[in-house]
Amino acid sequence: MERSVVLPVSLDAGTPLTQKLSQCVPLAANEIQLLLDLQSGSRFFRRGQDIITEGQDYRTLFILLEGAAIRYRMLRNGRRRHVLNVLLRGDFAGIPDCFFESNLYSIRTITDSLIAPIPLVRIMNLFQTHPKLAAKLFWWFSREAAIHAEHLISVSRRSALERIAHFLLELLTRLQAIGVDDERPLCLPLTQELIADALGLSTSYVSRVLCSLRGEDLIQIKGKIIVINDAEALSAFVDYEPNYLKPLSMTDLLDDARPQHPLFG
Amino acid sequence: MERSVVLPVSLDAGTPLTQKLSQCVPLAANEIQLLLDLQSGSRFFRRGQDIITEGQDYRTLFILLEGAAIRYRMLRNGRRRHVLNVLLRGDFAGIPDCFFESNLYSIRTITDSLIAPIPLVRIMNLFQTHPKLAAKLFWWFSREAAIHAEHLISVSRRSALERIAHFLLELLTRLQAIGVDDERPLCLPLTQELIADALGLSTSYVSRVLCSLRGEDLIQIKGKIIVINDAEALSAFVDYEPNYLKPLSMTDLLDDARPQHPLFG
DNA sequence: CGTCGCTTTGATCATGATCAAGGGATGTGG
DNA sequence: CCACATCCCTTGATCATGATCAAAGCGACG
Repeated sequence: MERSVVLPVSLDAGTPLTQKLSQCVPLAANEIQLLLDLQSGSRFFRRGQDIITEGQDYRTLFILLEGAAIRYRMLRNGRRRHVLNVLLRGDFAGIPDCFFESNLYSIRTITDSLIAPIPLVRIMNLFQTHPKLAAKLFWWFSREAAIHAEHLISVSRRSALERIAHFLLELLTRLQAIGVDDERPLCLPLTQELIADALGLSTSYVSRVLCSLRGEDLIQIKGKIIVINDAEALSAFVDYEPNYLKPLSMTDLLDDARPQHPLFG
Repeated sequence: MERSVVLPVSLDAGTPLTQKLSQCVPLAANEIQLLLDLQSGSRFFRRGQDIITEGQDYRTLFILLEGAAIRYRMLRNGRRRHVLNVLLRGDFAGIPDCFFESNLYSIRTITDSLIAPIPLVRIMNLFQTHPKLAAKLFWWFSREAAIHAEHLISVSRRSALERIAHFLLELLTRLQAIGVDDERPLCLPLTQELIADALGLSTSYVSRVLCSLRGEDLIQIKGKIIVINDAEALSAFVDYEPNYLKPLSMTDLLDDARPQHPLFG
């Protein structure tokens, strides 16, 4: 039986990539066209396929047009993998993975997915041809670094229960941000093994914690669906703050009326 | 008593910032001048001072010209802080920290340091005025994301002993990369508390593990100094691979002769 | 109906946390 | 030059979070 997060959200969704960026970064019309040009050549992948396997050497990054995927690393000594990231519709993958001699991580679909490759060269060329757009991508990838940092804090200093709640709440926030419409319901097949591998836990312990969360009436597990009963309550319970998912818009960042640092002249 | 990592390395060091980037990214002469211009207005900080406190709202990033510092987050409920990062001479700080309504992390010197602020606006303006340089910075910050990812894997899936060894080996690699000269010896005052806070461990357990590493003759702790006796042996012992610290150069990245992904036409 | 993939549950174990006390080095003021 | 304080490391005893191993349950699907 699979566990899924399903949300009662309904938004009108544009093209995934452009929609994602335009959440915080106002895109000009020609920029949107540009991104549409870049993402040509998309391909369908069945659930459970590896798009990239660590150790391969391709200078390509990917945009997830539809579906969901994970970025992960296998560990030696028969240890479990670690799942770095859950990729949702509209997410990029491949930076900084493909900046190394061979890819550091693998990427695997967890639902049937539609994926578009972009040769890295094209992205790098944007710096010459469309600096504004490049700046927006820079901004975007910096946000990813913030998410990683937050996960690091979670794994190193929070209890299993807190980690799991944070994980679910982060997914909730992100799913709400991309929205659903009737044609594209958001159904994430989250196995407990996946959650365990993302949070550095064992699968049986994830099961126990989920059961106890259910016992506290904070979540429900109905068949294939995990429902967060009261996100506010759960957030308060585990001290969740989603600020790290909400960077400032580019315009705010470029506002040089912001106070300068007092320790410097 | 403080523990330090001291290395028998001797390189000729240029300006920290330019030296750092030029390790992998060939810099043009005018680019070097540009970076020198940006980093004007440096200031001296005594050891143990906070440069940035989380919650503040400044659009400023910093370059560590001399010394060492940490990036950290305090946690609620009387829990320990988490140290995200050790910053060495030549490192940047502030991205993506200052991309949010208020700073997500604090930065504190751990030695006397020389620090130069750069208003974020100036960096973002580079995208318009000096796209090549902007691309190099993009590359640089992507490397940081890779380092975070690797730490995430460490904390979630490796034993305390492995984590500590990885931590020391990573510092060794990074210190070797920036080198020392006689005027600027590399002496990191690493308290065991700091190591604990970077790795999600307790201080007493760090002490125990360091003692056991010493017992195995893998490291020595002589007064203020931690010496790694045989980095090769230690690396093999804990399965350390520093690839994630060595991204490809920009020229390699832009080499479009690389094979394209086989799953796409 | 049987298999497969995933979850649940139990029993036991171990890694590492916590708490507490002591020690060694360094610095500081009298 | 000594007394004291501070900061950090060490060590011991106990505890707990979460791992491991094993077995059973339960849908879903062919």
